[in-house]
Amino acid sequence: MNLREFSELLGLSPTTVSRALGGYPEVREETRKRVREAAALHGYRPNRRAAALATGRAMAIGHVIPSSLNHEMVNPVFADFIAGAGEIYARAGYDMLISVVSDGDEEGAYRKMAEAGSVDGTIVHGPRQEDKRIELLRETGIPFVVHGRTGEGDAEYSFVDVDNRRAFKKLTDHLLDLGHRRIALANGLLHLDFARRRQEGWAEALRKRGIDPDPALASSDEMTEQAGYLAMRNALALPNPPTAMIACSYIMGLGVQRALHEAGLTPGKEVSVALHDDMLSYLSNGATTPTFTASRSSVRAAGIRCAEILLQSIANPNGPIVQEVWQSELVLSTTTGPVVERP
Amino acid sequence: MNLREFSELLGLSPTTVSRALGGYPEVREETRKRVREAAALHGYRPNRRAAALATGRAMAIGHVIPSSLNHEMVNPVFADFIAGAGEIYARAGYDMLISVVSDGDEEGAYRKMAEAGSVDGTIVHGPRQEDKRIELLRETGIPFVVHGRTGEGDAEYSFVDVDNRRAFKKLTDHLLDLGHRRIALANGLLHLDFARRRQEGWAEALRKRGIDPDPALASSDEMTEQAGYLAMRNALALPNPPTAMIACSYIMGLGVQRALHEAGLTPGKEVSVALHDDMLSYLSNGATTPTFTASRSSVRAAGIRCAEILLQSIANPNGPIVQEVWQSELVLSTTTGPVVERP
DNA sequence: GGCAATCCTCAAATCGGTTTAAAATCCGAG
DNA sequence: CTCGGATTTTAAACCGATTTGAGGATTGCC
Repeated sequence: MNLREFSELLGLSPTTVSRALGGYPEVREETRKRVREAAALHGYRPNRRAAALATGRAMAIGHVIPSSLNHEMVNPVFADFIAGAGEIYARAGYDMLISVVSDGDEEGAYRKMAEAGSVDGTIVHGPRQEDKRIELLRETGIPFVVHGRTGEGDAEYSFVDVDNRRAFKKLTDHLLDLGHRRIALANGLLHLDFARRRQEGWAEALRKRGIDPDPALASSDEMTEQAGYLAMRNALALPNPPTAMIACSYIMGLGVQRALHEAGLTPGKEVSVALHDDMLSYLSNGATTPTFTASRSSVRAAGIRCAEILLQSIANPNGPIVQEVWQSELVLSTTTGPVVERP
Repeated sequence: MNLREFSELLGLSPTTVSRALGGYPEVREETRKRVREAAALHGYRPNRRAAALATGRAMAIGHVIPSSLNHEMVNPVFADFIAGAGEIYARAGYDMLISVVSDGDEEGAYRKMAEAGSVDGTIVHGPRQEDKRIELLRETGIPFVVHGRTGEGDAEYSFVDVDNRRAFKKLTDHLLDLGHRRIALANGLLHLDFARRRQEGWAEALRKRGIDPDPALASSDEMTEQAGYLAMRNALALPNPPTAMIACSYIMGLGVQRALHEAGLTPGKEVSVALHDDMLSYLSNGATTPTFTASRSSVRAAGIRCAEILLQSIANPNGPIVQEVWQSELVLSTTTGPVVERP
């Protein structure tokens, strides 16, 4: 059923019906009510495509999520980020358009979205150092918000990020305070900006105590359970193994834990384990007492906030740039403890 | 840049340009080449909204993913399912439209998509017993594929499902063969069809060996780590605790494992642990040797297959219904072992 | 009752493509 | 040189909404 048919059914003109449903004031309340009820009854709903064409607004937000080709893997944080953002979109009547592209084709996907006008704005996920996407999006003029950030302070775009450097400095400091001197890091891939920041936080904390960060203790890989496992196993095989390990995510931490169990070691005893926790909904870090010592920050909340900022800047394109750096909370558990000398 | 401007730039009519880009044969190859090159050069791309309106095809597939309001959680299998499906969509030039709705509003979201014509087809996730969405979608006439299924055999819609009953029967049989008699089950929420099937598989295996399934041993909750933890902890607190636990997902299994460690028990020794593994990309169940004894089936592969079937039935609405029930593979690990009498 | 001021409704233009039907061009044959 | 048929190109209608500017109906006031 299209607008004309529906309006004929009601004995009204298309204009009046459109206005009644659109909430414009040029229509009597009584008429509006009649139209609304008839629409619900007959299941009439304005065609989204036609409305988009007429108004110039697609009423959709684009997300490009990269799928690592080698590992056929999608970062699990997307699920929670999208859950948060999607809630805000839905409330504002926006759809969410998702493009899954293989790692590296992201630029093309953003360009496509922008040129074809299929979205009103986008979120940039997983910014790299010197990320071309940001320049590209700025050229197209399409509003966007970055989850994370890139480069140093001089950014001229809206973003929401965790203070990754500080978070990892805190984790490292905590371990240093417990007497650890050889502290390993199981990091994500270093071309991602947040991974670099985390590594810097780790290195900075060590240097402040006069310890030279040992490159052999800093590994970098996709953030999977298996990668965490391998990082810990390799670390244990070193001539001079670490007494503590910091993992970049809860998932990696699980792998670290597995490697320790396999070696007959207990987290928090022979080797301490700390991690950064994105607070994924299905992986609560213990309800009452936390399972892992962790710095934590909800990626779901970040999704909500990014969506809010984006919708705001779509509504008001000349509004201010919003840049938020969130501090993460440090929670302590039994997986970190005083250093124990091994025989 | 719109079509008219672009075609004027080339000194051609809009029709010719549209045909050249659309690959229609009424255009000389030389002209087509010229148009293609100019489009790439000037970044012209047909407006998606206008094209959708003109052709009547939205070139988008809708997914409605429920977010549990209580737990603010999105099932992590969506990420992998969507990664698989998205790949197929992208290859065929389709977008993926996602609606995150709170549990229970799903029907409305599907209706909205169908009535507003914003998608050409949808995937139904997490079918319930007696699922209204299926009848609704059939009424709208929009093609759809169900991930999972509902009711018994007489279904008249396309679906891809794992043989959940058989999978859980196999897991239970494996534990029975090892001598276990009190086998607990940490299930998902029972209004979900797959959870009921799993429970039936478990019960059936027990009855075949003359054991009456103990309701106290079958728990049911959201499929989170915490739920797995609680299920195991509660089970251990029973007057007559189980010697084995079957978890409904890898994530739940992690919680089970945590409860056991906390109680000073080792999976596969005092208590055996088996689970169903969706083979999420970031949670490989051990690369070389599996971490958990598990029945496994890739949810990513299911996403790919569902997408293929859906696109097929969009291209050919009168094509056959496709119903696939996949068998899962049983992999053995050290988390299951012979029953040990506890003092 | 007449007139102005509101309030509501309408016809028509518009968004940017696709596609049908008609016109223009090209080619070789007669 | 002309004609017929094949090949390209074009003008115009259409998809289904929104929205402008104009006209029609109501109401209030004198």
